[in-house]
Amino acid sequence: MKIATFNVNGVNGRLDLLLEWLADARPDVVCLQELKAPQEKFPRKAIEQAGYGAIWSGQKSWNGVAILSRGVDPVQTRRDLPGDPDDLHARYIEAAVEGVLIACLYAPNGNPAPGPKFEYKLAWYQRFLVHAQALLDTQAPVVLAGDYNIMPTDLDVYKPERWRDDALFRPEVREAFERLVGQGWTDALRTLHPEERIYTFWDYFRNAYGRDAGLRLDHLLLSPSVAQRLKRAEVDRQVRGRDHASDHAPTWIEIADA
DNA sequence: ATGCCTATTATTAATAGA
Repeated sequence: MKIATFNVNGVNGRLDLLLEWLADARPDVVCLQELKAPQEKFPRKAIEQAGYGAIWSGQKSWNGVAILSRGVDPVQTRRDLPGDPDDLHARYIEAAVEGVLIACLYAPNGNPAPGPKFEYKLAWYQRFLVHAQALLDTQAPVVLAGDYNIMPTDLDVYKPERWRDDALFRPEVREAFERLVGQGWTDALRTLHPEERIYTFWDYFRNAYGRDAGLRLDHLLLSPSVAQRLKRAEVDRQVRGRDHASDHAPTWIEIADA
């Protein structure tokens, strides 16, 4: 079973690229972030014609998340991160697919830090930690996949000194990630590639992709029973090199059958 | 320290991203 996460940076603006990648990579499950489309503008028909069932949470202008699954419809279990009824950002959706619970997340960016946006990011992660623990407590097979907007360690940043005070790399957010892993989740890419520089994002400025000036922001965290089944974890970085690409690359794992 | 680029939304500029 191949499970991917992809911050598509506009699901309609980059629909052709998404469809090409789906045909090419043939993932069984895909978590999409930054749809940048309201609920009614999600390209449901094109996704269906590509062979995928889908659920999504859209929002005008920003955010937006979706879960696609090949040949079947995802069975939605949640479409909000619990803990704050006033948080209206479309940043979380959750579904059961083929016996695995899939959580698709798009964590807040948090810049500029310090400030209200950074406070929102920290509060969002507090809620996410509570919910992640609840998911672990069910002992179900769970994958937390998405754009975490956190580089967990220096190895995940092309030039760590430049990013120390950034909302994606400050100690507070790296500690949130550490606490998450400390609950018992497995960071799939880092576990299979402990020493390697792996990036999932290259910004549009300064020819970042050409210089390989990247960041590792997109993560798949696995509950213990899924971690035991982990076979591969990779980044489709060539997708970032395409014309009109998203600034993120698809990131995926393959797990053995249960 | 800032712009660099790209997208969306609303009307050629503002905002957000990371």
